[in-house]
Amino acid sequence: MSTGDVAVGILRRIAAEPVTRSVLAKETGLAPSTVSAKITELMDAGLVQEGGAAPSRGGRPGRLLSISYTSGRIAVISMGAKHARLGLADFSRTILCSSAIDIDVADGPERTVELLANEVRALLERDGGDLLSVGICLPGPVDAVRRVVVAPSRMPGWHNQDVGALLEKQLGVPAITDNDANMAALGEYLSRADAAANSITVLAGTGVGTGIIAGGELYRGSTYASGDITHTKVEAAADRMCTCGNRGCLETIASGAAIVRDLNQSGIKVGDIFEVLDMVRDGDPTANGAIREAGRQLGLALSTVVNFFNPGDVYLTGALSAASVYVAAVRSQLYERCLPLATAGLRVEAAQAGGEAGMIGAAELAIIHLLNQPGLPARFTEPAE
Amino acid sequence: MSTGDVAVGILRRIAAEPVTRSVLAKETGLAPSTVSAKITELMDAGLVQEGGAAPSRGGRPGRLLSISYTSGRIAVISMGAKHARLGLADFSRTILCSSAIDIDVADGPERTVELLANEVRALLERDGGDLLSVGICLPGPVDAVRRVVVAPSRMPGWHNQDVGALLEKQLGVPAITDNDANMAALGEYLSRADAAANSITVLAGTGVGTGIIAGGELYRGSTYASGDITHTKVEAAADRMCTCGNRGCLETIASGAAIVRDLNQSGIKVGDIFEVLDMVRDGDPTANGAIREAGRQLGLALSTVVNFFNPGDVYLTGALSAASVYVAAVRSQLYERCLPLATAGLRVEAAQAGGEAGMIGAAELAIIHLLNQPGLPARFTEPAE
DNA sequence: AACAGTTAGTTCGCCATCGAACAAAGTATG
DNA sequence: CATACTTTGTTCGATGGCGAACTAACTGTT
Repeated sequence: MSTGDVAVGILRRIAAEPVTRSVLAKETGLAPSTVSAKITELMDAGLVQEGGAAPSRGGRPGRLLSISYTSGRIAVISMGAKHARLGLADFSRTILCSSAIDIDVADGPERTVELLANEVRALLERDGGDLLSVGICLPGPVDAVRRVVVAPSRMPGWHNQDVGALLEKQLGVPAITDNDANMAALGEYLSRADAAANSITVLAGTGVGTGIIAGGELYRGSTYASGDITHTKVEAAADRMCTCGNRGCLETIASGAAIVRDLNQSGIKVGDIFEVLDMVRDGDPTANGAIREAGRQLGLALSTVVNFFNPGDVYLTGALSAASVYVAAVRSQLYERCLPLATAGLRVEAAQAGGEAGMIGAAELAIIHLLNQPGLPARFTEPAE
Repeated sequence: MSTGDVAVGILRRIAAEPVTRSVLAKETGLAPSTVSAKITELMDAGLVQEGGAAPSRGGRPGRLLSISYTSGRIAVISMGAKHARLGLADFSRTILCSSAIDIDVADGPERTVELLANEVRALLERDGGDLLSVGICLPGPVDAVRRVVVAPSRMPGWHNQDVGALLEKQLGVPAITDNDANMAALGEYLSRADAAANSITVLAGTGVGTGIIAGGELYRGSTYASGDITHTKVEAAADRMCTCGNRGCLETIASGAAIVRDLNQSGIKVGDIFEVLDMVRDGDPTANGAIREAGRQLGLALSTVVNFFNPGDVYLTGALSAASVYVAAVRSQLYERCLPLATAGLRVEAAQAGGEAGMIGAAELAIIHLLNQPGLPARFTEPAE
């Protein structure tokens, strides 16, 4: 009674929404007979149940299938340098509840993970459900094979740390770890029914990072370092020294941190990028101009990458993407600077999944990881018995 | 007796070099029994024969398998604006013979394809073999699904032309078409035993284009326009008007055409980039400086793309890559400008396949296309009977 | 020379999936 | 209301590939 990959795919489709066997067959491309066989197997295992009838479409109505064990939960964590957002998701990647806590990466991995685990437990206590797996987005490069953080500029003291292992020790369930921009790219890709097979997702908050979907798959690069765009040279930053050691990097003028610093230097006191965005909402022209200029500079740097990668979609997420002036600035730069063939059919939009994109991506990877573990059916049914 | 994809893979491996069944099993990952079954099938069909014994490696020696029909030929064409290189390849993608002819894209597709087809026929007459398929590299974007040339800046009058159909009409065999840089990227990837799964191949001649391999597959982008890098903005070109309508594009200073123009403007008369390369070989300091500077500028533009895409390898091909000073300039810029994590393990090298990379890639796609046509075994054995 | 060890290739039963034919359960129409 | 049509789901052989156990053919050692 091995639950192979095919059964897992079917299971996940059913988890997303009750469907009939024939719909499953059409969507997965499997033969109707194969789907029926798998469903029988899953029903025998107690994972799937037959619900009501689907509305007839001119013929015999289908029977809807649904997951019989619905209390399984995936914890997802989106970590920043000072804050973390946490949530609980089900097998359809729906974020059922969420919360936010203050942390400080300077406390180091052990202490930080302990705080995060405590909050996950608090969420579970409040909302119920059985924790099955956990996924976490980190603001730095993550070696997905060795599962360790690599040379994180914003997380000193976390180098070569296996955050997944720490989480597993705390929570007792399998954990996965990845870069926040990668997770956001995956989450946004999954959230859209009409997503292009190739896309770039920009996560613009305190820093700026991008995640890449190539051919419908998350692309991580040869050393898990793909998606950097903040060290593109832009003229407007020519004289600015960057933390990377070079001059002229985008990061020095278009990141949330740079915007805040520049505004403070010109006499407008702001604490963080969220305050700047509040000012934009209140119609402050200086803040508006700063955000627009950041968008223009990002668009300029992105134009090189769009010409090269030729994506179908560019998604903007993170704090800055909430400002429509930012999205508009990026879009207009791309349409102006890129080649006609690259902009033909190119969409440049704020992410539909918004701030949840990263958590949705984390849920996806955590679910895949969970379902690839041996002894799955037991894990699924155990808590229900 | 359907010759499925598995049999095709086995057939191609044998075509590359006689191998034993056990080697096939190890390389393809198939079960030994499956390989044996397929071989029996292929031998029954007369496509494969058993040759001598392989040297024993401490146990029972294997029996070598080879293709019994070896006269099949794939014509490959690498087309420029003024010249074309042609060749004949076998099923192992080995270029058996080649030639070059002068053409002029201004003559239009019909006339040009006629000239190319004539030369293919001349090659076949001289070297023998049965023409089975043809692949052509074009110096512009090619929609690989609709198989037509799209908005080719260097080929006015070729827009929306189906060059493959014209070739098929002339030569009577299936044809495939793709962009020259894509083909070069594929060819170089296939030529290297140790190729990284993600790579960028730069084709630098009169113009500059790149081809992308992502996850071991040729990546073409959402509108078959991927790989453009010549319209990256570089400071040194700030005041130069580009054909694309913007200013500051790399193309205006680092392409072969730009180098030739600049040298002529400074009083050094040269006809084309090959003359400049000859001067470099002869130790001319001005030519040397020009090539080096072009390499530096390319390296600068590439650094953005390498940070973003994080490839394992960067291959340089095309006329300019013959100058070691060019390769060195690109390499040093990348190592200096890119992030440490992106350069960790990054190789920057002249292409091993050299000028043949494009033709090898074209052979690969033509072979795949041929083997995916229905009625394959007949086509294979027909001429031998 | 005998025998252990190693590698090559085959036989045969198992399993997953496919696809064609069929049964089931509805809707539309005369 | 009977009949044709449509869609859903099942039954049942056919097929492709896997893998364990086996036979085959060689090398090296005692």
